Amino acid sequence: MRGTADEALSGEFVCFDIESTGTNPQTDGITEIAAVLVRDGEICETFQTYTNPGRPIPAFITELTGISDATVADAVSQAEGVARFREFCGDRVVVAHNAQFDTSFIEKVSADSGNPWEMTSIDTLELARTLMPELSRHKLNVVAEGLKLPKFRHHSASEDTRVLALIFIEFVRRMRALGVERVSEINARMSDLRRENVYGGSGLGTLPVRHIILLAKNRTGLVNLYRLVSYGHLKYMNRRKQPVVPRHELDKYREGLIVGSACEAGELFRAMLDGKSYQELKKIAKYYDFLEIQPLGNNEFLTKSGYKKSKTEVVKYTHEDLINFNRTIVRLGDELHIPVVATGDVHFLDAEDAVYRAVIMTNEGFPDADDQAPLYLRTTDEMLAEFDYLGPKKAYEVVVENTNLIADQCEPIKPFPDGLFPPELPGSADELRNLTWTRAHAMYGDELPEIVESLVQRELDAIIGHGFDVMYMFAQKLIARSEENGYVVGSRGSVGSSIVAFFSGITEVNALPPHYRCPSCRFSEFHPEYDDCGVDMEDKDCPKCGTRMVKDGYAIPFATFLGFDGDKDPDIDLNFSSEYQAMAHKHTIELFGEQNVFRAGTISTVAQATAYGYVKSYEEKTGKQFTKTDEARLAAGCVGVKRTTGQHPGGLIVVPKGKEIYEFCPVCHPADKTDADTVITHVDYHSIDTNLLKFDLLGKDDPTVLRYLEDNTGVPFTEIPLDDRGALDIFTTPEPLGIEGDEITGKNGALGIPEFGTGFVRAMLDDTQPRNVADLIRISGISHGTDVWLGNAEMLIKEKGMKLSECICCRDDIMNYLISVGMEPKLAFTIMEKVRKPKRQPDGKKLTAEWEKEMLAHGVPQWYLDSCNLISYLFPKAHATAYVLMAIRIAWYKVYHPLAYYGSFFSIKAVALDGEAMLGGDEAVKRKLAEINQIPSFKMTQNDKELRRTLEIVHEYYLRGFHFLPVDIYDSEPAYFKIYKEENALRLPFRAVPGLGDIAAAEIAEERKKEPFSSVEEFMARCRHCSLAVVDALRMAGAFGDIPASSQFSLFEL
DNA sequence: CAGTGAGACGGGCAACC
DNA sequence: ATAACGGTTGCCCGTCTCACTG
Repeated sequence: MRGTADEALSGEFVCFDIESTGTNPQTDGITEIAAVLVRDGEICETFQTYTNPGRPIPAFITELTGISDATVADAVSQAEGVARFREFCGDRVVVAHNAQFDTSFIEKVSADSGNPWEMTSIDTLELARTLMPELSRHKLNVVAEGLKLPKFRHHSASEDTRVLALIFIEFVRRMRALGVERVSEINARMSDLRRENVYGGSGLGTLPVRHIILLAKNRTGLVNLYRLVSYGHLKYMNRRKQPVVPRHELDKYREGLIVGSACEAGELFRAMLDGKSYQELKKIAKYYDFLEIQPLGNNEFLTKSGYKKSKTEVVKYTHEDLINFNRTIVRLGDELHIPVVATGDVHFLDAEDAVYRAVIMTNEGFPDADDQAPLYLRTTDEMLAEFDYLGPKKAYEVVVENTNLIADQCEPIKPFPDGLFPPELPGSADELRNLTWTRAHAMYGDELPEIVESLVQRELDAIIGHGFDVMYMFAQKLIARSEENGYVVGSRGSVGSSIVAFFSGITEVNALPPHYRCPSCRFSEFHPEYDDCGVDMEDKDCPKCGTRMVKDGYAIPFATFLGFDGDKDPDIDLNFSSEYQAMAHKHTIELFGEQNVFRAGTISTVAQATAYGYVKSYEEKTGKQFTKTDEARLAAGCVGVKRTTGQHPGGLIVVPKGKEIYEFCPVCHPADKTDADTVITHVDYHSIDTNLLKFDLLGKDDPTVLRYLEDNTGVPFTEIPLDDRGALDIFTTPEPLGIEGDEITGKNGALGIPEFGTGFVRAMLDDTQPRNVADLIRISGISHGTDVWLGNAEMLIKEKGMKLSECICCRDDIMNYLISVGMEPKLAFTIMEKVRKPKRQPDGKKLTAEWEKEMLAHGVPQWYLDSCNLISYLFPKAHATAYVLMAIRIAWYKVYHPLAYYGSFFSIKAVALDGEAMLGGDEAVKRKLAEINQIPSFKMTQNDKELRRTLEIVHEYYLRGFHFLPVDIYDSEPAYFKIYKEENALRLPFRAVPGLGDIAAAEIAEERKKEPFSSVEEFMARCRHCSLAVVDALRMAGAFGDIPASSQFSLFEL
């Protein structure tokens, strides 16, 4: 509804409709007004008049409404017609379909004739959209049909009005069933209902909310506070997206909390503003443990913009009033023996910080943000001065004595508990042992080689001894489930350093030293002297049974994962297919319970560039001009301010059975999904990462790509030989692809190979010319590090002629090397850990003077020390290895199954597609690339870069003799490219059409399954999410084939 | 075609492993 | 052209389009 009048739904209403010469109230006129009076669910009186609009009626309007110039020639003027209509209406609330249209005409005519009329109206169109969500359209006749009302002649004002009245009567019945009794309640309830329709939940509506101060005086209070904050977000979010705590919940969980009466937005202060009696104030004040009074400046706005007492009444108070409010609170405190405390409602530290708040709030759309209340932290003296009107004794009491009184009630507590609380999976230790030994024997024989036996034993002892068996078994179950569903899981992080992880199926990286093993008789032969990876060894047949042996082993130390004493806090990160990630999260909830699993939350803040943008737009909006220095200062003041809360990319926090999340932190929903079932921790998870176990179940394209490649080639990736010459060669030459490198494709064939395809890494490939898997692992290590290559390893190789294998490539290299020169293993481990993390010594170095001395004493050369000191971040070898395995496989498909490879890339990796350029052939692609490359790099957007990457690969695709088929309504997939092997072509998906997104694409796919499209017209009618522009683009691309523009049948039916 | 609310789309940005 | 870790998820916001009235 709109307007200020109110009425019970059981009362009288006027339903009306106008006909006009057009849709513009400024230039068009009214030709007919019809209305009926509704009382007690019955139509009782009717009204109708033609009016002369004073301008010709367009022919198509006459066609539509049946009203011609002749009809209105002798009719009354618009002003007269409206006046009569007003007489019919009286003070009643009016009802119309798309009410704003009709009221805008009536109000315009009223205003023009000097009798302004502010109508209060109810819109049945809006009601229909909310009450009948099952209808996709809500025109008057469609709604009438939906309600099974008799047929009528649409666009006749009288008939429309009568039908409108019947619709309204039904809607009143429905609204009253939903608890709406008055017109003024409609909007709130309907808005709640819309949320329920969308989300299936409901909040608190528009109940009045008041501020309150809750202090935790002990752990019980803290847990209750976390619980109340969580309930506010999860159960009681109101329509304004405010988390609200109902009083009954506060009563229930008040133990351990100290409750303060808060600021002018608190219950007590508002009661004074609303003019409640002293007796009532007393009743309210009794609820609180302390009453608050605040500096007058905090409430100064009450004297300027005033207090909105009701919809129509704004009260402006005086300075004296503000003093009296505080005096009243002091008197209440005295009489009720409740301490009165002077508080500051502090929003920023220093008075001059107000400007930062002004900048930020201006950017959030507050027009009066420049007028900041002085909500800074005052000194005791300043506070005493603020309250001197209470007299020195009282001022001292409220400022000093009572604040301490409250503070003294609080025990020292920490925001988060101490200690780790890991979850349990019953029987996980035994299960892990069995699984590991069984798989070890299955691969290495009944009698295990000593090296395997002892390593497994040592690892199991460390893992189970520290209770990490739960992590292992959890990961194992999740991965097994994903694989059952056809998606491999990529190992990530250092978990591949664990041979137990290998045997239990968590990683495919085999950390053992290089070795051969016979897949048929399980004979094995270890070559620890060969410190590179086993895959690079010569092929060899089994000396026992003659079978070609498997080459394996990447020689990765377990300590990288768990430390030497199994005391490092390990972390299992897994790369699930992005298509499967949500399922993995669901499975986690199944394993540990809904009340125990939460998505880790993130706090998103204002970063440098955005802060600068804020300052610029603040200058623009306020007309102020700052110097460069001041701009920088203001921007710096905005950096780090919280913007929103969100979901961690994949981290799940698990609370053990028997514990509640509220013992650790509050929880909430992501900011944009207030009613969704995603529940996130309300604190950045780093605050509790030492308390609760977190599993990172991340999304990654590689598993999706492998699935696509397997599905489309029939070759399981597990059968790809990792030492395939062709696949390995594309890291140094484009030759295996059957093309010569040009300016765009470059000197190697690694374009589009995951983790190897950027300019930086490809240049590294050209510089180092890797020949085997070991080299690729080294490059993967270097390329994922920070400050490991340029000015470091690169310089050592180019200027000192060193070999890649001599440089520091992975963090494991450091530990292995330092142990090999005779240093103590634990120290070697410590130094590795220090070098691999970004944190530096105060002098900017990574190594302490002591460590350097020790290293030099063991004959470590100076260049090695320098290299360590330069490194900012270093990758683990296990992670580098896992990524190289993926890269080689994808490279293999790129060489031997190119069409499938390109299909996978364009389908899954390419975010930005340019269907037009792609269809236009190589020349169009090169033109577009040249166009993008014209853009100076500082101006190049993320999207430009994405598109460039895709087009470079499209160019390579053309060089290899392939082309694209245009989008086709029946044949295109929503997002994936379809392979046409005989034609050397890929079919563009709907996604390649700009403006055609996921929802529209899914709709087309759904509709075409039902029955063919007889015409483009029919297509548009059935696929409502396709805009005109999209249909046009589809037509231009030839996507409709020989489907006619419009069908004869539908023409007749019209 | 005026005006308005809602939803889809796509780009930009931040957090994170 | 420089220097460069690569790649992922998710939230916000501006823009576009549609629905609906005659």
